[in-house]
Amino acid sequence: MSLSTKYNPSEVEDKWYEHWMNNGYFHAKVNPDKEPYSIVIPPPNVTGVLHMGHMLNNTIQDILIRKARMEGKEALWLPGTDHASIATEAKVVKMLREQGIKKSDLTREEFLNHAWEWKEKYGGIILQQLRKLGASCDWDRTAFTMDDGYYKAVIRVFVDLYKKGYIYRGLRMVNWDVEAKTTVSNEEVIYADQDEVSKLYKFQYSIKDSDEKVVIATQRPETIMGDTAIAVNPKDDRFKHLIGQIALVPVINREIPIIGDDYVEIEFGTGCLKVTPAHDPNDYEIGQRHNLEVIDTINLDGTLNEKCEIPEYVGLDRFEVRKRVIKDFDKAGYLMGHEEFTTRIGRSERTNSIIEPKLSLQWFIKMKDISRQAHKAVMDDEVELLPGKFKNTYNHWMENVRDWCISRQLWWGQQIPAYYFGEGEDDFVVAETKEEALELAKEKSGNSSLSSDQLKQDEDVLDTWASSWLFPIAPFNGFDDEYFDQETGKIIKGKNADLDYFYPTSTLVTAPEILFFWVARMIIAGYEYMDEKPFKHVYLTGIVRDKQRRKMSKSLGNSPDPLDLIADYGADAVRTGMLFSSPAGNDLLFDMELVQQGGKFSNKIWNAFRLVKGWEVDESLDGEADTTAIDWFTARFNQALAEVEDHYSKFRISDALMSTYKLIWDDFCSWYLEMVKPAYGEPIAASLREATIRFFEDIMKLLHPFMPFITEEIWSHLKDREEGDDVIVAKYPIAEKFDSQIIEQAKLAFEVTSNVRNLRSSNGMSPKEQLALIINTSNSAPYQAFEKVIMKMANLESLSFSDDKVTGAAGFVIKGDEFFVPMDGAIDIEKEKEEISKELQRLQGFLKGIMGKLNNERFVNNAPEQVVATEKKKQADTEAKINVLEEKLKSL
RNA sequence: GGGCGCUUAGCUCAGUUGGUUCAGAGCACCUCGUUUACACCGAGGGGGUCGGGGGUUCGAAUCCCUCAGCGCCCACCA
Repeated sequence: MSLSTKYNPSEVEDKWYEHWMNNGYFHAKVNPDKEPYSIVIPPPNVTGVLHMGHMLNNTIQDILIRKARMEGKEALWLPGTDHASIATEAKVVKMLREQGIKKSDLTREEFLNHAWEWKEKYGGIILQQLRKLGASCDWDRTAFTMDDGYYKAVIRVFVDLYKKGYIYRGLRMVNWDVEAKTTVSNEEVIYADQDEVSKLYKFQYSIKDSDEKVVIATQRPETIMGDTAIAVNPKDDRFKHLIGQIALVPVINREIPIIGDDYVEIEFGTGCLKVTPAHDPNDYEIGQRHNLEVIDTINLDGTLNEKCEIPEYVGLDRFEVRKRVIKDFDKAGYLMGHEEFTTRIGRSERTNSIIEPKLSLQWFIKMKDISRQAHKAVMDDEVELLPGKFKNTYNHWMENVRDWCISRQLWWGQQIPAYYFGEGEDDFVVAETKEEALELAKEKSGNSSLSSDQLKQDEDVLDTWASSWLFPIAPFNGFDDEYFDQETGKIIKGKNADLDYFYPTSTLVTAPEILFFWVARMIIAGYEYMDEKPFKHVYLTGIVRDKQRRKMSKSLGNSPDPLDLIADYGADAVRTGMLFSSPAGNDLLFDMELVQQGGKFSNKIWNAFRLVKGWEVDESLDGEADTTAIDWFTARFNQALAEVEDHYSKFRISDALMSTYKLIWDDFCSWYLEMVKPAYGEPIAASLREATIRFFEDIMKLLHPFMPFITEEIWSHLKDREEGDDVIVAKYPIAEKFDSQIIEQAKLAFEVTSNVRNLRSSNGMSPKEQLALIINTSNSAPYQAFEKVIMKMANLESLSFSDDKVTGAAGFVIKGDEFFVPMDGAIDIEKEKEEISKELQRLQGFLKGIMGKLNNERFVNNAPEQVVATEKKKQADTEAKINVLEEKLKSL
C-alpha cells in the first residue's frame, strides 16, 4: 500500500461524518443499562452563521460528549436554534425594505409569514456548519424555540407564572423611536464614537413664599413642563434647607416639591436637578422613591401634547419646542445662560432619529423570590461555575437582582397571552387560549355577553430569553399536558421518560457574557418547574480574540471564516488549534499558527501510522524480541491516561489535549517507535507489531474526542474491522496501576541517550558514527534493564561497566555515575576542563544554598522531617557529583 | 462611581494546602542534520528571579500591606 506522506483531511472528513450519521451513533435514547450524559447546546441565533466563538464552544461540547459516549454512557447532545426575536425581526425588516415593503404596511400575520419563509430558507445554516466541525449532535432532536410545542411551553409558563403571582405589569422607561413609532432595544441604540458637544441650559425656578430661587441645568428644556420635583443632595449645605419647600415650574407656575436624593451630584451642573419622571430613566427612579407624579408631555410621534399646559406648543416637535422654550423662557426672565457640554446622544439604528426615553406599560417577572433557590444552588456548589471566579459575579448579580422586563415591542416571538376587554388598566385576563380568555374575561368583567371580537390580545412578544430559559426542559416536551400539572405548576415526576433520564443535564458550555441573561435564568426555571438544577457544571469559555487582543468581529474583519479554515486545514486541526491555548474562562488569542500546529500534529500521526503499516512481520523473531519498550510504554500510557483523566475531571480540556499531544509525539513517536522500529528493510517480530497496533489503538481512543476524523480514519486501517467497530464507539481506556520503576529507569536511559547524542554533536560527529560507552556506577541494574534500548537509541557499538577511569575519553556525569566515551584524540581537553569547572562552580553554589539551610538550627527544628530529609538527599547527591567531577578534572 | 479579576521566559499560559533541583509547558528563537515514517521532520541549545516596594516566616511566585499598570461586569452625570 502506498500512502501519501501528507495527511489530507478533506478527503476523509465528510466520509466519516456520513458514516457516523448512517450508523445512528449520535442518537441517544433512554437506556436503563447506561448512565446518561447530556448537554444542551446554547442555541445559536437562527439567523447566525458560524463564528470563531461557536467553534470553540462547540468543540468543547463535542469533546465532552464523545468522551462520555466512549465511556459507555448514553451521550445526548441536544442541538437547536433560538428564534432571536430582535435580530431576526431586524433581518426580515431589512429584507422586506430591500423589496420595497414597509413593515408598517403589513398586518402581523403577513409579516410573520414573511418571517417564517425567511427562517425556512436561511435559518439554521449554522447547524449545517456545525457538522463540518464534527459536532456529534443528536440531530433527530433538533429544537427551535418557536416550534409549536416550544411555543406552547413558553405561553404556558407565562400563564403559570402569572397565576403564581410572579408576573405583573408596570411602567418602564423604553427607548422610543419617534419616526418608526416603536420601541427599540438597547442594542439598537447607537452612540456616536465621539462625544457630541451640546448645550447645558440653566433655568431658575422660584420658591413659593420665599425670595430664594433655585437654578437647575438641563440639556432638554422642552421637558420642563413635565417636571414634578426639584432634587438636591441632602448633604449639600448650599441647598439642604430647601428640602420640603415648594418650587414653581417657570411660566406655567405648577407647584412641585423640593426633595433630597443622593442621586444628585453636588459637583455637577448647579447641584440642583429638575426631575421629569416621564422622560428620563433616572428621574423615573427618583420619582419611584419619592412617589412623584408622572406627567407625560410628549406624544408617540415626538410632538408635545396638551399636558405641557402651553397651548402654542401643542403639536410641535420636541426639538422645535426646545428652541421656543429657550426663547420664550428667556424673554420671561427664567433663562440664566448656558454652557458647552459634551455628552453622548443615542440614535436609532433603524431611522437615525434621536431616541426619546419614554415610559410605557410592560410585563415583568418579579425576580426576588423565584430566584432564591437558584442563587443558593450556585453558592452551595450544587451548580458549579468554572472557573470559580464567576461565582462572585453571580452572587453580586443575584443579590441585587432586578425585575425582568419580558415584553418586547416586536412581532417575531411568542405573543403575550394577555387579552384586553376594556380600556381600564386592570381590564385584562391571561390565558393560554382565546377561548379560555373569553371565559375568564366574562367572569372578571361581569359581562356574560362579551364576544371574542371584543377581546384584544396584547401586541407584544416575549423576550427571547423568556423562551430560551426553558431550553433544558422544553425540547423534551416537559410542558405538554400529560407531563405538566397545572394545579401545582410543576412538571410531574416519573411520567416523562426523557426528562426523568436526561435531566438534569451534565454540563453546560457557554460564554460568560450570558451568565445572567441565560444561565441564571435556566437555573431559576429548573428549580421552579423540575425542583432540580438544570445542569451540574457550567463551563464558561473565553472570548476568541485576535493576536492583538481585539475581539473577533465581522465589522473589524479580523475573524477568519471557520469554514474556510476547515477546508484548508481540516476540522481536526482547527479543533486542536483552538484548544492549544484555551484554559477555561481565559480569552483565547486565536493564531493561525496554532491551527497549523494542529495540522502538523495530524501529519505526524499519519506518518507514524504509515511506518507501522509498512512493517513486514516475521514470527520467528518473537522469541528474541526485546519487550522493554512494550513494558515501558504500557506504564507510560497508563501514567499519561491518569494525568489526562485528572485534567478532564477539572475541566482542563486544553491541558488534557496537551498531555495527549506529548504522549503521542514524544513518548510514542520519538521514543517508543524508535525503540521497536526495525532497521530499514528488516521485518519486525509479530508480537512487537501486535503490541504496537494495540498501543496505536489506545492512543487513537485517547485522541478521538479532540480529533475525531483522523482517529476514525486510522482506526479503520489499523486492522480488519467488523461492522460497527468504530473508534467513536470504542471503549475508552481506563487507567490502570503502572510500574513507576520502569518509568524512572527509562528516564535515566533517555538521559544517557541525550548525553551521548550531545557529545557527538558538540564534537562535530555524525549521528551515524557508532560509539562505545563505559559506565562507572555502583548500581548497574537500571542501565542493564535498558541496555538494548540505550545501545539502539544512542547508536552504540558497545556498552560496558567498569570501575576504572578511562583516559582519553569524553564523558559526562549523571548523579554520582560517570560515563566514558572513548574518542581517538578528538577531544578538546581545554574545552572540557572549562566546562567541568563551570559545572563545578554551579554545583558548589547549589550546595552552599543547601548547607545554609541545613546549618540553620531554626530550619532543622521547624521544618517538617520530610523536607529536611530531602535537603539531606540533595546534599548527598550534589556532593557525590562534585567528587566525581573533581577527580575527573584532576585526571585531565 | 460600585463589584470582580489579572501582572511568571519573545508570545500564550500552568504552578492545588508556602517546602521533593519549583522556576515549568507549548509555540517562537538559535545551532547542526537530504540518518528511507514524517523537513508539516530529527538531534542539540539559549532564555525569566516570578510588575515595584515593604512585611510575616526557618523558608514566599505562593500569605499580608502598599504603589504602579492592565482587563472585565454593572451603573453612568442632569
